[in-house]
Amino acid sequence: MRDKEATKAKLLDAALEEFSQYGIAGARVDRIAATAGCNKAMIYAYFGSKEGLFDELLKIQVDRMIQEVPITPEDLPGYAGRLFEAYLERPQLLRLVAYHRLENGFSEVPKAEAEAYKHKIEAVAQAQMEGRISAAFNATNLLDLVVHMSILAFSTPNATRELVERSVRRLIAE
Amino acid sequence: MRDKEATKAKLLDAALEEFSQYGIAGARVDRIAATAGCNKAMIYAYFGSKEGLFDELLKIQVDRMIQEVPITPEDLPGYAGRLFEAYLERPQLLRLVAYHRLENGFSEVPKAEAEAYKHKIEAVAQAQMEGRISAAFNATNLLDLVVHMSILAFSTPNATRELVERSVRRLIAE
DNA sequence: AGCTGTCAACTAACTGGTTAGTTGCTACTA
DNA sequence: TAGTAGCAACTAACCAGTTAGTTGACAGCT
Repeated sequence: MRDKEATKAKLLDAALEEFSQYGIAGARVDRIAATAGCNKAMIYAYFGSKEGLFDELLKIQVDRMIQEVPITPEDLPGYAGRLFEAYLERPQLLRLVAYHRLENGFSEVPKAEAEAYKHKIEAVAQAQMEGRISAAFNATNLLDLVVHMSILAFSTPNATRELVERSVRRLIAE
Repeated sequence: MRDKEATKAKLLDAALEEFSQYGIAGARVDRIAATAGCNKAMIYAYFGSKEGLFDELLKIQVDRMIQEVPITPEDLPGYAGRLFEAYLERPQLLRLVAYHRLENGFSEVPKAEAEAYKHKIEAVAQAQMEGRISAAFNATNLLDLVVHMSILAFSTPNATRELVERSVRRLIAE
């Protein structure tokens, strides 16, 4: 079967496993190709470099997460809980993002992510102005806190969705 | 100057920079030796391996942090704030721990850290039993939450000590 | 005090294996 | 048969770890 898109997809699947397990520096191009069942040269044909593969992978995964877990400004505990659950189901994404943050810092956040985050802050601010949710924190801080709670599993193996939701409920209590 | 301890100290200093910047897989032994201004073979003489060097470095750094920021069960917001501040002053430690978690999972927590954490949970539980602090969460969850809040800077560049303390105050509000 | 044997600290050069990235060729498909 | 997908084989650079040999301080002896 000679199918460009299918090959790219297999490489991206393999890359998700590899990068999330070993990080960018620790990932091995040969292993990715072997897992994908195709040749290493394909990575360079389709993604340019190891870093290019990582970047495209991260973008795809982040975009999917943004789509699958839309924000609900009037139900921030639920949003945090759903995010938390999504990270549990797809533990690779959180690891991917963590490695990316560690190696590139905050400055090089993927554009799509930064854009989506801005819109979320605005949605939260809107809900606050209309008095639908707590204004105890400004919109940026509030969203930062909610997102931070959703990655509680990064800190502790004892994290549960219920704990995350209860925490956010307390954070935004009047 | 032929001084074993001084050489070990220089290597550990260099290793802190290298490992916190590049991670374990990304760190380069030659670079550590060059930064320390001594020979690479000394790393193998004194620490056995690249991983051995990392492990000893992490242990030292964690022990220091445990000593420098003792828990105050009756003032958990303050404890979170002090931890946060300490991480800001020593950003390398948080990165070291993050890399270690990513590469080794929760299972291989350094023994000293696990032991110290147990004692902290007990101290929190004690304070709760004596009615000195909120019992809204069980002691383990509560300490997990407090520690998680102290690493808010890992999530967002907007984090401040005031924000961390205010958040913890809300989490433990009656 | 001067001489010397000993050993820990240190070094330069090397090794064997690994790794990201390349290239020239084959085979499939339209 | 023209163009594209795919691959085996290759390369140059890199990297963790080793080793054979050097240096310097100090203890013990005279």
